Amino acid sequence: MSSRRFSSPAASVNLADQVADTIRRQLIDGELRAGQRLSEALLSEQLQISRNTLREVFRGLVKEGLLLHEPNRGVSVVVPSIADIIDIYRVRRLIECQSLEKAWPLHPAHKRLKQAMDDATSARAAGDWRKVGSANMAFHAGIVALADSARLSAMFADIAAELRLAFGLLDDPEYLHAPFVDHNARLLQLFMDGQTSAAARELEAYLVQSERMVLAVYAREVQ
Amino acid sequence: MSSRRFSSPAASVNLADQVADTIRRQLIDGELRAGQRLSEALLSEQLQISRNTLREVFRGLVKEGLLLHEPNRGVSVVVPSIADIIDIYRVRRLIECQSLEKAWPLHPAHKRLKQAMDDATSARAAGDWRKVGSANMAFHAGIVALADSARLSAMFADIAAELRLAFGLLDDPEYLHAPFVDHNARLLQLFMDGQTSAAARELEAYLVQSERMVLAVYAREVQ
DNA sequence: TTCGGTTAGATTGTTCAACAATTTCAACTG
DNA sequence: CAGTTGAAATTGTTGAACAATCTAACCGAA
Repeated sequence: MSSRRFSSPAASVNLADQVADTIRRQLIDGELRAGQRLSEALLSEQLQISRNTLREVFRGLVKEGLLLHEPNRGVSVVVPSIADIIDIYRVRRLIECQSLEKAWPLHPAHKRLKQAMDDATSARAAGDWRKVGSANMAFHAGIVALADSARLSAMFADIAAELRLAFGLLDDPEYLHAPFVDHNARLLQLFMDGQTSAAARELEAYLVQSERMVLAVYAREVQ
Repeated sequence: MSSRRFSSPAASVNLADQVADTIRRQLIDGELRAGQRLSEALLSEQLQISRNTLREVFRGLVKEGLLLHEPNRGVSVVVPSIADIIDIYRVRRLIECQSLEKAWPLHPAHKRLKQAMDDATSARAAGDWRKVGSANMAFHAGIVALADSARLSAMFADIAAELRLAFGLLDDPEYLHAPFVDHNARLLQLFMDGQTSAAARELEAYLVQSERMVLAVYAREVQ
């Protein structure tokens, strides 16, 4: 989930990296809410680290787009705007559709797609919508991985985290995530059958629809 | 050149941001050479800032891909590998070609393209190859700007800086930059005539050729 | 009451000094 | 000459301090 280069999922050596992982998780889990101010003094005490180290962490998360830094006013959790949502989906369409269309159906990453698909299906059956959201993001990260580009994948990781932040603002995760599991299944089928162009068109339709849905809910729920 | 969101080119409020700009410039100008170790103690004294502030700066530049951090061993200037070059060009083809093809010829950013074109032409006439390189990058940043995506443009800024780092390792800037000025002129002409698809194909050819050239020189010069 | 200005308190920006953990490197030993 | 040891240097992290800036309460005047 981190965009650190060469990040191994677990075992961060640095305290700063560990804390960054913690805060990222808190952001995605909604423990830190969008717009919330993050006081250096308070948070450094809660996390049991020094202010200096915390400031290093902040700097990283700001670059990732998860926190907002206002000079002399500290950092707060970003509140993704409508413009941000539009921008994110614009990038997703550009990156994901190209990755999928130009990919080779037997690319190693196809396993990740299948795995994410299964995870999403069982999570939906269990009614665990947060997990459905995670699996869905993993699915799309898998699509990006088809392009075999470390930089593209790193960028997607950042964008995905930001989008999950936006989702956290919305009320109805079932409405938001459930319909897309079947969509992804169709897409995967087309891709594995070697119909990459058709799969890419399906993906584009998916993204347009998803964006429209998010924007609609967003405009209604977020002031 | 910075990927800070909403960065105004001049006037950084923070000391850390100012210093980051300084180091970025030093990297592009070759004052800091690829592979060079950056000692916290030494550099913080040279730049007249505290170690803590410098560490914040480092963290940002590492995320941008310009510096490499090895735990307990400090940071050094990245040495772009062949794999990095390939990855960067892969991303460039994907982003730039799409941006150009789907753009509207009267998009405001077309002025930036024209301006960069003129800068490159006059810099070439003056034999200032570093400036030709800058203008060329500005031209391509303009292409990305056609997509109207803050995130895409930020990513391109990072990639462009990294690429300039790689160029800095090479000896013959004229050979590297000169031929592409005319290439860009043709491309711009096609685009302004509304032939965006043809322009995109021209761009793709340009990028393939440029990549091949860089890789060839790279394989020869960099051990 | 409301508006604007003043001031005290809180928060961020930045520095410094210290020490623990780790790496580096040279001297020493076998 | 390879391997070990140990001192010096470097990074990782902390806590305290102070300047610069922002926040909010207070107060006086229209």
